[in-house]
Amino acid sequence: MDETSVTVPAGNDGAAAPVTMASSVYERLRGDILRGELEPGHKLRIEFVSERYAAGNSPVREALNRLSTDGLVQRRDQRGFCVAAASAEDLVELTRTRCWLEETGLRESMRVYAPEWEEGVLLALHRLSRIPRSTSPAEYHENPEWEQLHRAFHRSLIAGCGSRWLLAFCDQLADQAYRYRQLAIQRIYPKRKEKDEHAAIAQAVFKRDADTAVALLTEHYELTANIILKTGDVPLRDGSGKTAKGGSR
Amino acid sequence: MDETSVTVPAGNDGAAAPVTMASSVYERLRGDILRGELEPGHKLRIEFVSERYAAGNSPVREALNRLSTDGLVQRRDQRGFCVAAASAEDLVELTRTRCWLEETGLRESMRVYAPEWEEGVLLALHRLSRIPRSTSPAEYHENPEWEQLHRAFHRSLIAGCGSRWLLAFCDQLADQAYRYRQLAIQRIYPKRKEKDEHAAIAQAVFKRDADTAVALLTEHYELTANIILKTGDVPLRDGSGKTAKGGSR
DNA sequence: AGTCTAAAGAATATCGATAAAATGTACAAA
DNA sequence: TTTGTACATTTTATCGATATTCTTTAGACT
Repeated sequence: MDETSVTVPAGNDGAAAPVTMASSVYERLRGDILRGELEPGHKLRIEFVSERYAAGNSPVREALNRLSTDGLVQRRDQRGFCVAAASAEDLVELTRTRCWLEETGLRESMRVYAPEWEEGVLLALHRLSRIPRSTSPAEYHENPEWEQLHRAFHRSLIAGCGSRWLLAFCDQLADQAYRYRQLAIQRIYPKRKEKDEHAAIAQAVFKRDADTAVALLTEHYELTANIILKTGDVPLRDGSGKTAKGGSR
Repeated sequence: MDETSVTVPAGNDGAAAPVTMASSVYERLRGDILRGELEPGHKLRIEFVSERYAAGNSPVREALNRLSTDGLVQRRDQRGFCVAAASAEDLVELTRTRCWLEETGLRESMRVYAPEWEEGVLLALHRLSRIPRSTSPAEYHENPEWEQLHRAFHRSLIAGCGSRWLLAFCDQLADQAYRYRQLAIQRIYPKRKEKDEHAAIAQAVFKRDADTAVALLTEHYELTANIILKTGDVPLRDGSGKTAKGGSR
């Protein structure tokens, strides 16, 4: 159920593709957008996507339609598709919403309190703490394993809420947040002590102190958003960087 | 993101813009599923949908792909599509989640308090109160206008929260809840005094009493869910477990 | 300058071909 | 006789090529 960012750029072993063409394009395109390789606002012509992923007309169209209801791609009737726009405004709304929803999920998880849930948090924290965030210590190189475990940790916090709906919404918001992080990743790396922050959240959970846990979690997210916002140089607008001549504005 | 999605699926055909074939099929199919005309679990073969809506292969396929990420249709690679399953369990989760999210939206709307927001609530309540729920007084015949105004009223309560994300999520949940209501609509009609309930919620809002407003709203939703659950005759078909919600990711 | 018309470029729809899965049947073994 | 399995047939989903429709852009005319 959770193949977050697993998509390897290329050279995928063709044999292990039990999926359909449409799903393959969907996943790769989704990964490229989330990873920031396709900039916000970038026009997605059918032909362009077709040759980029070596697929035909129909599968590409299906993938784009799925992504459009995911909120990762914008669709306008008769005018095709483009990568969803990004803006500082939207990041603020996103972060706020995410804090609300995860607060709800965390509080509810702590209220019902299933031992397996708590164990899940403990495990996730343990796994996360053993993995370096960057593959090279000096400068930042994304570590896919860390990303996955990080996602898993945050998900574990709210996993006991008992609502697949809420979990799905939080997943969606986490995807979006990941995208924003990728758009400004360079500046973020040195500034954080993520490990401590995660440990502190988990500690509050283990102490059954919901208010503190929620406060730390909220702080955690808002700090990230603020750092992204402060860099300022994030292409937080449909920059329409390449190819398209007229420039969309 | 916030252009449509507020519209309750109704039979009206004149108002909607003459969109593309794919969008047309999307909307009509969505309406038929929400209205319960297509039962949960019903197989949706391409050909079947094609002739039902007099459309070709591709547009139908696009519409189904969009609906699958909306959670209204389940998709399985190489095995086509079917109407999303429904279950008592899911209704409970759905209702709970909806209460959480709308509580958040309402509390936040009341906290920031924009006068235009409050006026929106007043207006929506006024409009709703002038429309009969059923087109015939004796037995229940859905009144599309009422449905739309009812939706608008509930949306107005949370419209001031400042998060398009939250609004979109609530819209999605409202769609799902609508579907469950339709699946058991006959039994519900005589049992409610909806007008009073809505008025009470609005009254609490106007008095700036957030706790009461949230309590009434939650009660309102839970009462509906309980009535549906008690009828027991809902075709709550559970096709191999999961709902379609998270499936595509 | 502003508006209308025509040509070019995209997006959308239709159709047919191909490949996969489901179904049904026959046959063999218990 | 019943049950299980392998194979053939039918059904169905998926894909790509092509035609059609719409938007946009450029140019001419009022």
